[in-house]
Amino acid sequence: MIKLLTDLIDRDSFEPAYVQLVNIIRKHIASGAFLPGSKLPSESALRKKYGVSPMTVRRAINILIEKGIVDTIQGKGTFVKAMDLGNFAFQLNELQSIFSDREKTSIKLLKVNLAFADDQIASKLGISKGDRIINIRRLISNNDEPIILNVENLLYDPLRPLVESEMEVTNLGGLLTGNGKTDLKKGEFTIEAAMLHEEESKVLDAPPLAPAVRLEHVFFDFEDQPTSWGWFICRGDRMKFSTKVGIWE
Amino acid sequence: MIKLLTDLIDRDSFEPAYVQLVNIIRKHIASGAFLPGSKLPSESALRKKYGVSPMTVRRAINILIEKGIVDTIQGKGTFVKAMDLGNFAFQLNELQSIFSDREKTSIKLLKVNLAFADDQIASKLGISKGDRIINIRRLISNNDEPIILNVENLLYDPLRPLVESEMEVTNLGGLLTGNGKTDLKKGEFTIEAAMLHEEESKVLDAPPLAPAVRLEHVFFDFEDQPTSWGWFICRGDRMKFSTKVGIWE
DNA sequence: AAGTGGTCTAGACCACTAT
DNA sequence: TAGTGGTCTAGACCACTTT
Repeated sequence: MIKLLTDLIDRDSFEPAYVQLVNIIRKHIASGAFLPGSKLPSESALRKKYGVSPMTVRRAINILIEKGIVDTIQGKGTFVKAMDLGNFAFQLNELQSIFSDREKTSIKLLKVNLAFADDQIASKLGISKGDRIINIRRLISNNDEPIILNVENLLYDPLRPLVESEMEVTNLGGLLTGNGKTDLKKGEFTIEAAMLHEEESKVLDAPPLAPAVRLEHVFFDFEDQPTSWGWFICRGDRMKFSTKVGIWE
Repeated sequence: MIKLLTDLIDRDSFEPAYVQLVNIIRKHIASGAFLPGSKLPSESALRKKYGVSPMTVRRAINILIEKGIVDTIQGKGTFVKAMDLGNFAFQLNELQSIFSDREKTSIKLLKVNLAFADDQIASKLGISKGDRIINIRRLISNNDEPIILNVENLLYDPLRPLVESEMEVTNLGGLLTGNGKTDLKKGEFTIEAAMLHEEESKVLDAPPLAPAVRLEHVFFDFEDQPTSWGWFICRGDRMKFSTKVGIWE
């Protein structure tokens, strides 16, 4: 059974025509009117049907492609895709949602140390063993319950001493984007399952060897020099990531 | 110091003009010519500079916005963004890269059971306790090393019996997209840290209580009826996710 | 040859921000 | 008023697939 695309573009709407067109097509796919594998009406058909220009149709279809909902084959047509892994991603933004109330999230500075780089730190930061670094430990709590331990090793630059405001970040975003500094160009994150060490479990008030999530990070400045290496370790029962694939609505 | 955007659009290139423009601007931002917070040349300036139409400039800038590299404020201009969490996502595609050689990945069917739904399964699949379901266990190995255990509970539909081909999926993608079936509309995934149970550790040939990654999934058909609930459990030392943020290249 | 996706133009019009 | 982002048009031209 093939349903027709009956909705029309509302020219007076605050929504641009291309957005309306995306939603109309999405809705029809979601309803099962166009099953995976089937062909959408051609662009010129859509153009006539909705009274819009080629560029507007094209833009709508480009958005559907980016969303992983359809695929196009030049000369053949536009086809509905089956649900797939393409758009299958865990947003780290979801992490913040574990904090029931963002106002009740606090970040406590446990320790700030001027130290010397060991082999591992030197390798991660691209410096020599024995070079000076700053080691920071922070504890992130929610409702006075400790949740995440953060360890960070910063390049020590005598010309640009750490100001207090950079250490006392009060929100997670700030921590993860590199302490609110805007001179960072890029970063790399790795997430893996781990167990809490003895020491970590004490700080986090959890049983030792409990499942944990470890999120490692390296930040680079605009000279592509690594300036910060560290990790967040979190009780596994407090951190889950969820994601949806396919057509939700 | 403000560098000029010196590159030109190559009209004979196989790359569309808008892609070239995206890369030119990206390159300049990456080089530090435009630092976070600074304003890009206006769209009309870019139009004149590169001899392209307004739509082409617009399209390039839209792409930079989607990539999280710039932000626009109507009436003011286009500004370089600081690295942020926006585009911070772990692609599950990365999962497949743990398999050094995709050809050496095998999926073995351990068990297929016709069973009755318990409370939990009934609730997940939106059916009643005692309704019939199919329980499947699969073992995913790489180079003969067991890596992932998969448990899946399928709605039993006497009108659509499971065909063998649906059970014997030979690639990870097939498993994760719902056994190659194209009548699935959407799915939901949750990932969390866990520990291997006694039974799981035996199957996976790993010490019990070892760190593990648990990936739970539910799939829905076009009637929004859940048809499959299950999970993948994997040795933590075999599964890591990596992602990059900011401007790499 | 006819139909499909895909890029691009040159201008129009609007909304917002600065001055 | 002048400059900015933002949408949209009506057609041109190209590449590819089907008949």
